[in-house]
Amino acid sequence: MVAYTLSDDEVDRIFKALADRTRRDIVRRTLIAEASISELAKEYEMSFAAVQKHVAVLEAADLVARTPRGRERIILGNPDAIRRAQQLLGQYETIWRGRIDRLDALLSEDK
Amino acid sequence: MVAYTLSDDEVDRIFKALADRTRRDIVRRTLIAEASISELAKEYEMSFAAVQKHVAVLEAADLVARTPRGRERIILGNPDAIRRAQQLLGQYETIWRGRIDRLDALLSEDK
DNA sequence: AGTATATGCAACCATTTGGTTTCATGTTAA
DNA sequence: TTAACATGAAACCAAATGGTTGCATATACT
Repeated sequence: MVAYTLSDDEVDRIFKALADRTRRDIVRRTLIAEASISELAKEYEMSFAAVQKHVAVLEAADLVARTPRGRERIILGNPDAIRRAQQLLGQYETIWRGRIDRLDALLSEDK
Repeated sequence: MVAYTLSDDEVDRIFKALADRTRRDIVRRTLIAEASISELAKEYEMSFAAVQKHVAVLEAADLVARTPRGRERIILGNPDAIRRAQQLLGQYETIWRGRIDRLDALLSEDK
């Protein structure tokens, strides 16, 4: 179990990238199967350029990878970045459990 | 294991709220122990009003709860919302595993 | 060679975000 | 009953966000 340490900037980028439904859907789709940007663009009611920008945001957060294939750019979802975000949220659970433990101790002292 | 269904709007709010380091720190602090808004404000190099706004964003995402106590408002982190976000990211893992399974099937057919 | 397709990129625009200051109101304490 | 403290809320501002259109370039097809 490797402890990934993400910088504040990286965490900002990951959550900011996930805070948009179109981008979450692109992640979902490209975790299922690779797709070119124009294939993705067909799925949404917005311009190609808009989808292109969303992909750029996801790539900056390392949530997807972009690989050239001929004239296309193949987008593939990256499960590792998502796992790291999940682990991060898991740390909050640990922090919270600390509070509960301290409350329990408080309640049981001089019983 | 209850399957929480969050609307796109709710998910947007949760991830947007988590996409700021000050807000993540407020969540962390208030998961450890409750704090008033002015107690929180002392911790950051920004105005009281700015911290107040951050708390409002977190409350809208249900990541913290705000309870009046005298003239103060006591802020307490809500581990449930974070757990739901974590579960949501877990679904992407499941989706991704589907891709891997299909790739395995592809590789093993007409072997 | 010429045309169609896929992408990149810049300029532009409206809205949102993250901060500020100021003022009003409610609560506590002397 | 004042004074101090905690909060709420409005107006304002600069920068970021999420979209657009237009144009340039690279690749593929006939």
